[in-house]
Amino acid sequence: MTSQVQIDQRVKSFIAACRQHGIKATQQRMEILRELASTEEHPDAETVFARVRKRLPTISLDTVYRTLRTLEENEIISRVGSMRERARFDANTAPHHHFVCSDCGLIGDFYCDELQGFPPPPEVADMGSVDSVYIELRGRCRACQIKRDRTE
Amino acid sequence: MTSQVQIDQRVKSFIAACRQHGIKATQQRMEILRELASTEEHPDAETVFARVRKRLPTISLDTVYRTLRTLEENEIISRVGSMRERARFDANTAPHHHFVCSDCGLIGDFYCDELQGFPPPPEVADMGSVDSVYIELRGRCRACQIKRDRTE
DNA sequence: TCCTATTTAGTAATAATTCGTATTTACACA
DNA sequence: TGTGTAAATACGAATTATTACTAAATAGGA
Repeated sequence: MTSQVQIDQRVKSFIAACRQHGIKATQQRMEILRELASTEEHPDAETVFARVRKRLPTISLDTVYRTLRTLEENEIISRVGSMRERARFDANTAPHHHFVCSDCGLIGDFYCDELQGFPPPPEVADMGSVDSVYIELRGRCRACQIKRDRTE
Repeated sequence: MTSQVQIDQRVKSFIAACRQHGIKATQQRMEILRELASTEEHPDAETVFARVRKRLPTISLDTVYRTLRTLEENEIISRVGSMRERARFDANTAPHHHFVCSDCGLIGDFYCDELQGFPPPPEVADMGSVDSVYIELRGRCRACQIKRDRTE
């Protein structure tokens, strides 16, 4: 993901993807993607803006935000973490994980010993020490499944 | 977690915990905890505010936010999801997971087939259908570990 | 070349969360 | 059972990330 060839390849396939999705492969979009594809540090919007600006001095922060969303919607990039609009809280102190409905936001607890005691893979040990595991299963709750079926 | 006795028990042990941590067991804090302990729906701050207000009409939204943070810091409740201040983006399209440093915010990718193909436990099937698994290992990165060791 | 989606710029709106400060309260101790 | 004091609260105002609006300019791509 770091070699120049790979990055160029990534941008090239992005252009193809644009054709497919019927969106334009603008300079701005290509440079934003290039920037993200060139780094492993999972930058935020401001950081992307600052860096892309070096090459496209007139780009606006607005465009960066808009583009990041467009790329995300087209599943060309992804967002790290939940980033729900509002924080949600939980008084359940037992070790557990969550099921989250991406339609209505329902959050359910579930328990799973295998996951609970899961040993971090060795490559993680190189990064640092782990002190907790956060797991979220994402999908559609029963009610929202039904709602969807009815609409179609 | 739903019976009145259990909730009362929870509030009582909260009062004890306050003594331990040297923080005050105020009406507001107790009612906020009681509210959270009474539900499984993982409410947000506004929702907690609206409900607690029925019993403590003068409580402020500010207090709810402040208290939720305090409870979280003292590990009496937890927050669902990452809720980083800013959104972070990732152009890595291969299936992978993240290691996150809670000190500096570093995010690293890692790969793990066992986790990748992990079958959702049956209790989750009752809630709905799963279409993705989000996993975050949280801890301290190498650099931050060293920084900590030096400070102590 | 031309049509249209997209960008820019610059301001303003939102919306969640936090801060400043005067006031009140829990609770340790007398 | 009072009381002094640090901790906590209420309330409005401030912050911060993100999105929206506009009109005018630009540039994909057929």
